[in-house]
Amino acid sequence: MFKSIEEQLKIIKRGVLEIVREEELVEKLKKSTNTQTPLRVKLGLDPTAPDIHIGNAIPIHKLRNFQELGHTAVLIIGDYTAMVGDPSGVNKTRPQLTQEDIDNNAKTYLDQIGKILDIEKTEIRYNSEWFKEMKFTDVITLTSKMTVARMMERDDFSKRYSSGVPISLHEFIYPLMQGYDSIMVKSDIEIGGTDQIFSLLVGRDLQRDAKMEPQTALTTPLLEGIDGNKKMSKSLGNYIGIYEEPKEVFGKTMRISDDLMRKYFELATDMAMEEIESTLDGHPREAKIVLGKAIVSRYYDNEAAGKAAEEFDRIFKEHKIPDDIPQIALPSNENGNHEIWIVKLLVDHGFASTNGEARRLITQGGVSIDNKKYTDPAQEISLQDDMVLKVGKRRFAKIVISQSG
RNA sequence: GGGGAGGUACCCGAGUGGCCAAAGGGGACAGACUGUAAAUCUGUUGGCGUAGCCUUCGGAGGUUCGAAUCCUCCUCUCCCCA
Repeated sequence: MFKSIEEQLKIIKRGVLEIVREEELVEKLKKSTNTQTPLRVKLGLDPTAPDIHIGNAIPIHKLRNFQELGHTAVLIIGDYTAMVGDPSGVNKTRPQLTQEDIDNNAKTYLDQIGKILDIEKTEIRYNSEWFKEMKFTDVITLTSKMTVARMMERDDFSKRYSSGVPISLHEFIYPLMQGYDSIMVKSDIEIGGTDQIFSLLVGRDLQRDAKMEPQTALTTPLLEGIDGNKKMSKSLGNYIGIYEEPKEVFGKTMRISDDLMRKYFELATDMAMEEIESTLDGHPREAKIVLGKAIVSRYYDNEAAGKAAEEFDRIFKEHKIPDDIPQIALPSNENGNHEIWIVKLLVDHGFASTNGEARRLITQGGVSIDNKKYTDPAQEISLQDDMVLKVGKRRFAKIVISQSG
């Protein structure tokens, strides 16, 4: 039923930063094989944003590895922890979400997670299940397990404290909640990003305190965003979402710095390490194309990946327009054209949010129609059917003049 | 509870009566160069059909010809003492 311990370890350890403690993990795997009992592997996700990107997908893929090895994937949707907001790695208090936001996010999460995990075989738990039953006295008992000094050892808190950035009391509760989840689901292993290590270790302490065998903590690295220096995150806008269109995923991948490729290959694709190395030996541009395709096919398929790559070439190498661009429908005048102030055209169709921004784009030479640049923001233009508007380097739209109007 | 320091644009942060739509940096956007690389360089970055006008400096009032700047109250944060 189970693969050998060595084979399992090889798969488990790919792209993993830290295992606390590895000897325990080996023991657990042995015991699991001997008793033919799958291990319970926990991953907690807080539905704080509606999207999953290839950075926060890394631990989900790790969970998938375990699932494929025959272990039990226990996915915790942290609908209660999301209300607290994980203080890990942030330098200010996270905004508290409303129940409605959380519910909506949880819904989209599950859709997206279906791209990675076998949902049928996944044990999905919401932590409101146990937290909403808690009495205040239970909360007191839980919080008594942690000291302020230990909390303040954490880099994120001590930094905030020493630079005078407020820390709210409820943020201290977060790791305890996460640890409590581990007790409730009786996890043998917990996966998390490296910024989660503190909470994962708290889980061990709490389990030990509850006379359980402490979970093995397994951390995955954080992936830098496409800007190349900050952690990939939704709020920084430097992410590649797994739900995004293949061409977007591919295009964004092409924009990452060459230095980041190795890390992206290792963490965001399923390619074998040897294959990755030989690919990286080639021309960086070719390697990046392989990377882009690999990421797309992970969430879609090879066909979509190939198409995305072709389209990319068509736009940026051959300088043609993409084959599938949004349309702008406009009514025609008696000559079959549409007269419009160029600034209004941009603002009305979402290429600029204000007239000022539209003027700026125009003045700076970022706007062209049928390859003709327009640099005068006062310009009145006469649009004809089938014209192509280009804003910046990669935003296009086709003008469609409807005869009816 | 007492004392002190603060809240400035997307973020950080300068500005202590007019020269302030507010320095500088970051980010973002656009252009040049490229491999749509990255790095670099240049420009823009409150709104308005824009040589002008309108609305901004935690909130509400007030002083003044004139307020981000002075006063009052409210609110939030940090530090020290208890």
